[in-house]
This record gives sequence, C-alpha cells and structure tokens, in this order.
Amino acid sequence: MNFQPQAYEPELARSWAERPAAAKKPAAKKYYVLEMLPYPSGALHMGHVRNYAIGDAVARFLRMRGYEVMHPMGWDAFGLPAENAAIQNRTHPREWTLNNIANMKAQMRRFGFSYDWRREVTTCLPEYYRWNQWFFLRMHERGLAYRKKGWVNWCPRCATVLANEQVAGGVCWRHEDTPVEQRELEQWYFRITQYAEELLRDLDQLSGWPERVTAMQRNWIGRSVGAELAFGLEPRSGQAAAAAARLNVFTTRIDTVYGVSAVLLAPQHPLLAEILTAAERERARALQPARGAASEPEKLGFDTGWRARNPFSGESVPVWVANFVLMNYGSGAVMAVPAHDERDYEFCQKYGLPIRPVIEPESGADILAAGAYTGDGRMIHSGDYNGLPNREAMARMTRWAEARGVGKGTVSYRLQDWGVSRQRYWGTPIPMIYCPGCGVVPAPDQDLPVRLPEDVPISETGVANLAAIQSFIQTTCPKCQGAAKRETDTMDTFVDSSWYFYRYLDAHNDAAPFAREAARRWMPVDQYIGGIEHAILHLIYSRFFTKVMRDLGLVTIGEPIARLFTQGMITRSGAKMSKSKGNVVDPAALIERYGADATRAYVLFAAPPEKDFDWNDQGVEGLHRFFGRVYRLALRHPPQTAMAAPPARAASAAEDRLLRKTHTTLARITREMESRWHFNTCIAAAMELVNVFYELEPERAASRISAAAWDDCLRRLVLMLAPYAPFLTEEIRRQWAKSGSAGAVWEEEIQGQGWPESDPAWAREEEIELVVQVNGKLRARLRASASAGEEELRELALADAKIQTLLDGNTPAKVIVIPGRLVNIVLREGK
RNA sequence: GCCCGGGUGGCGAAAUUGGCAGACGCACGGGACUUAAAAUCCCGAGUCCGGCGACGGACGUGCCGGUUCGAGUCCGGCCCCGGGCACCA
Repeated sequence: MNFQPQAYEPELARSWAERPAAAKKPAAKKYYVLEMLPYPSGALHMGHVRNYAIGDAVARFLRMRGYEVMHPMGWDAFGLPAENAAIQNRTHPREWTLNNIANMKAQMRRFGFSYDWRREVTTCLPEYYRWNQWFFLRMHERGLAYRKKGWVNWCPRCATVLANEQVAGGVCWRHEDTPVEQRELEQWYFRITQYAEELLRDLDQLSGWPERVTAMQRNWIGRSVGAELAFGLEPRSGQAAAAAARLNVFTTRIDTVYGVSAVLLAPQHPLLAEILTAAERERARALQPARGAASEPEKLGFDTGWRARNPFSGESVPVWVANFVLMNYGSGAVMAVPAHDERDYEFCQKYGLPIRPVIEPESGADILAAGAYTGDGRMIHSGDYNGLPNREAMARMTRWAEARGVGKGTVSYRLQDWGVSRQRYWGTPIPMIYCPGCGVVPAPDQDLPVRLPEDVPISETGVANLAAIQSFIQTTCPKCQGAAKRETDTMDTFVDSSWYFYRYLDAHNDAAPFAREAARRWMPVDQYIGGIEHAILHLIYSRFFTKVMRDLGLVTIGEPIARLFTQGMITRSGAKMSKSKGNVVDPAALIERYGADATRAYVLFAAPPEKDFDWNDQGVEGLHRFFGRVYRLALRHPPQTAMAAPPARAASAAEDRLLRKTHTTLARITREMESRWHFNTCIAAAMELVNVFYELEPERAASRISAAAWDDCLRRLVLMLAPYAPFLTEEIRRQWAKSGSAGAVWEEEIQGQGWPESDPAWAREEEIELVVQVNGKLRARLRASASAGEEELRELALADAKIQTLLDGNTPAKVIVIPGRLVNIVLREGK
C-alpha cells in the first residue's frame, strides 16, 4: 500500500484533460469563479499555483454544492517579453508565446485545475484582438477614443510610451533601473476621465472588495473640489500679442487668494511658447521633472518678467515658471500662497517672494514661525471677507468669482485619460487609417481584424515595429479609395485584459465580442481572485470598460466584479521570489517529488490565503505525509455497507466519538468554505479527524464501531477533502471500486458528487469540558453535560474538591456562569 | 508626510460573538518495527520555579495604561515591521 501519487496523478490528469469539469443541472444557480489570466512567460510559478489552488478549491466546492460553475482560463498573450525573447533566440514572438502557452497549459492540467478549456481565450490571436479593434472603433465613434499631442512617459529600454500607471518612482515598471523620460508625442487616448465621477461613486457599491483596493482606487482617481480662477496676463511693452491672454489657475483654497505672491506655471505650459524667448524656453525645458522621480528634487524656477492681475485684489503679481507645478493636473498653473501652502512657502522663501498671511488661526498663534499655516481660521487682509471663517469665505468667494466671470467652482481629478498607443510590434494594431484627403478614418468593421503582419524581420536590436513594414502601412482610404497609410501603433495590453472575462462566456462567437444573452446569464463575475498588484491598473480599466459596454448597450450591469479576493504573496527567506535573486521554487519540481495534491494543498495550508507567507521546503512534506495517511486508511477500509444516513444512536463511546468528530469537522469546513476561505484551518480540521480515525482503528477492528458508521464517516472524509486533493480522492474511489468492496462505492467521479451534509444531531458535543475559574484564573476542568443549565453548573463547580480548598470556607462574592463554557467564581477583594 | 495591513512558542500558524492561549503542521527529542536505514506507527514538548515523581505554582499574545467577573480579542497612547501613494495646489 505504498503511497505514490506519481502512480495515479498523471493518468487522471490525462483523463480530465479535454473534458469540461462536471456541469450540474442547468437549472442550478450560476457562479462565476475567475482567476487572473497569466502572462505566458514560459512556466507556472508559485504565485500562479496559489492563485489557481484557491480558485479551484472554491470552484470544486461550489460544484459539489450544486452550483453551475463557470471556471475558465486564458492567456494574456501580447506584450514585450515575447519581443525580448525574439531578440534573444530569434524566434517569432508568436511562436515563443504559443509554445509557452502549450507548456503552461500542460502544467495546469497536471495540477488538476478544473478549467473549462473549451472557453480558453488567447489574446494574441486575431479571433480575440479583432474585438479589441471593434471596441476601439465603437469608442472612437463616441469620442471616447481620441488622438492628441501630449507629454508622455517614454521608456528608452522598451522604446515605447508608458501609461502613468506603469511608471512608479520615476522608473519603468519593467526596467527598474531605467529612468522614464518625458516626450511630446501624438497618441491615442481613451477618455476614462469622462467616467471618473462614476468610477469613484460606484466604489461604494463594491462591498465585496477589500477596502484596501477601493481605497487605492479612490486615491488614484483623486477627486478634489476647488475653483478655477482667471489671472489676466498684463500687457508688456512690445509684446502686445499675448496681452489678452487669460491665465487660469486651479486651487482648492480660493480663501487664500489675497495672499498670492506669484502665479506659477508648469515648465510645459503652452502659454510659455508665446511669451518666452527662445533662450527662456530652453531654460523652462530644462526644468521639466521626470514623472514621479524617486526623491523630491529641489524646487527651482525663474521669473518670466510677465505679470498677472489677481482677480480679487486687483494686485499685480509676477509670473514664474516652477519645476514642481504639474502640467497634467488642473490647468498646469497655480497661485503661489506661501503663507498657507508648504510648497509655496519653500519656493517663495528661496526666491525672496513676499509671504503674507491671510488666515489667522483661532489660537492667534504666530503662524509664520513654523512655515506655512495650512489649517482653518479667520480671514484677514482679505478685503470684504475679513473676519469670516475661511470655510464660509470659500463658498462666498467662489460665488463672487462666478458672478464676475473671473472663475468658477470646478472639480479636478488626478486620474488622467488612458494613453493606449504603444510603438511595439507585438500588440493589437490600432484600426485607424490616415488619408491625405480625408484625414483620420476608422477602418470599417468588415475589414476587422486588421491583422498583425506575421512576416517581420527580427534582428538583434529587436522586432521591427509596424512603422517599418511597408506592406502593412500601405492601404486604401475606406472613404475615397485613394492611397492611405495605416496607424502603426499597437494597443496597450491592458486593453486585452479589460474585457477578457466576457469573451470566456462566448469564446467562439465570430459575429460579436459575446452574445448579450451570455453576459446576462453569467455576469457579473461572482468571485475574482488575483494579486494585489492589479488593484489599480487592471481593475480600474476593467470597470471602465464595463461602463462603456453598458453605454454601448452590450450589458446591463455597471460593475463587472461582485467580489474580489486578493491573495498574499509567497516569499522565500523574506524576499520576493525572482529569477535574478535565484530564490524561485519551481512547481514542476514539487509535482515531480510530492505530486500535485500535496503541492496545491500545502500552499493552502501554509497560511490564510490573503496573507503573505514565506516558503518552507519541508512544509510540503507534511501534506504528503497527511495524504499518505488518508490513502492508507481508506485502502485498509473499503466500504462494507450501503450508503445510508448516519445511525441515530451510537453503538459505543468510540462510535459516538467518531460520528461527532466527523460531523463537527464537516460543519466547520462547510462554514469556512462559505465564508472567509481559511483553507488552512479546513485542512487542519481534516487532519484532526484523520488522527481520530487512526486512534479508533482498533475499536473498529474489535467491532465496537459498526461498519455502517465507519463507512459513512470515511466516505464523508473523502468528499470533504475533494476540493484540496482532487487526485487522491478520485484515486480512492477507483481503488475501492477495484477492490470488489462489499459496500457501496460511488459510480460517478468524486467531482460529480454532492457535498456531504452534516447531521445537526451529530455536529455537536454531548459532553463538554467545564472550565472553573477563581478570580479569572483557571483552577479546574470538569466534565459536564452540554445541556446543563446555569444552576447545575454552578453547583457542580462549587462542589469540586479543589475549588472547596481554594474557597477555604469563604462565600464567593459573585459566580458567573456561561453555560457550555465556564464558571468564574469571584472572591472579594483582598482574598 | 498621508492611507492601508500586520506584530502570538525554535518556525508556519489556531483561537469566527470578550470566556481553557498555542489546535493543526514543520523542525526537534524519545520509543516501537527493522540486521541496519528509509518509510510507517506511537509518545513528548510555551517559558521559568519547586518536586525523584504523579504533580503544583508563577509568568506569558510588541510596549504602557484603561474598561470588564474575565482581554490575543474592546478603548486610549506609543514602538516596530510590511505594502500603497507621494510636489495633485
């Protein structure tokens, strides 16, 4: 009875390969379990295994509970690594990607993850990306996809533009050693800001999301309420052209407007092109900050020599260029109020600009002693507003500005439109055409997909991007039939992953991205599971897409994901696993050694799934041992009896114990699987149960436990382990069937069985251990009936010999009785 | 700086509503089986003090304080670790 998972797992994996996981009655309630689709990098890593082990345990459990479960898998198959690999081994990105997919798919099957492969989605295939193009065209029709010239993040290593979300700490998300540059380019954008308000508001509905994630998104959208004010640029001798220019600033502190010392412009501000000399423009350019640079650089700036008029005070203030003013937020211009803003304070202090307080704290403290005062207070030096509380002044001043036409209340967002153009080969071609006569013309629907040319030159410097492929570029204008050129940018791969979970529902539809019917039946995703690293990018884009799809009439929902679960990271020796650190754990090696069940189950057992955990090589061994114990136990006891309800009465104390342990364990696991998914305690509970089986084996041998009771408990054990050990449990079924067992063995596979019910009569203990405390300290443990009342327990506790000694003849001041748990005897103070 | 998490034995952890702190596992120690080893099965174990011993006592969930008959759990203050955001006016 050697336990050798290698002897049966591969065979079972093969037999499960193409078959969709058992679907239940079509009338059943639907449940959509989704795990984040992987990038096909070549092989699964432990993070994937954790993600899919969680999802698969849940999917299997729900299937056993009778749900019709949607559990698909696919590939996020476009993207830069394929091009890098192409350079290295001179293989075509497509070939490299498809090979990796084949390999990883084989690994997933070997792990026994119960995906419905008929629904597999591969984003780099034309059958998929044509719908990216289709969505692009629909968005273009509605003005949601548009082209503009703008300052963009450029990674010199990737040789492409990055979205703001892909830049962290001033470096590229893929090349942490490469500073991101700013370039001004013509790019395609998605107008996600049009949905900013809704994306923010609807976060409140997402009660099934971790608060951490909604907080990050809220932060990311960054709504702030303020006002736009017009500071008129004053004419300057000999440069009258710009004289009429109005200069808008955005502020959240209109109440401080009487304290303005200067107007500060971002170095990229368009007005500078008109008002600066060539030499000055060069100076401004040098001030451009790298986006989100690692540390806050020194504040720098210079006086343009121009002046602007404060719309409230009429005062003339200088116009400066300052490196810390962001062009892509608000209007790219701010009013500097050094007395009430720390940044302005630092800047004005440095350049000797005046610092004038206009708000006085209630305490009357000397506010400039410690830098800027940013709190509330009363208005001073502010004309008609003097004496008002500043909050009240804000509202009045906004109204005044609106009435005078010099400003208005506005809302500003940190969120910016989503730049989707990438100057790469391996992505979805943007389906637009440039005609010398007609301008920018969308490719007609019937021409989709605009195919990515396959025959492209690959050299050691990279894959040629589309701009270099004449056969791709040259086309005819759909409007005038004249010669025209195709757009050569491809789409950001986040476009692919923004809607892939809809495509699973109708993966082979060639008339539409998916049938409305399918989406109505299956959406929203009931449970999404993946890493926290996608808290912003992927999850906000997906929400945006769903809202656009709703406005296109494709779906009726406004949010795609009902519940989100973010799993913890697996580290090793406290560090993130990475190839460069050489500390990766290879799942393939673990399967080789311990099998798929033990590997999956260990990942679930090591910690609650939302928590990070540090890998321990020896931990898997524990699960391997445990499954060996289960296997041997089961094979020693093929069922002798028919399947029946558990006996109403136990034949012996031992039988009573087994029945109670089985049913309490079952109740406990069921509750966990339905609530917080602490699989670690589920598996621990199953281990306890198995330990009891071992302890009671002699009792069974001596017939003090009936075959009927034993068989029933053992069958339940097998079923309750199925979500964590699909191979083992199925193998036990097969072995039982082969053994010519006298009793009943399931005819269908374990994954087609129903989840066992726990019998409430057995799922509770009859006798409890009563804890007796004296002044809150544990002094005795007694046996008591679980149903004993307060009075009975009180008597029992007080009658105990040890308690009597401790009481020493004194009368307790108070006795607290918690039935089923404890008795606490309180003696008077000083005793 | 701001916003989230988290801190429990040698290690991963458990204690779901305020009610036995440390379930379950890893590592470790002992025993059985074996010519031997592996595998397997059984037993032990928070720390300190006392006792030959069964056992008894004290302490113990980052630190300080509070509420309560009773606090890992609730409240106030602080320390440390991890993550996210970070010149957003």
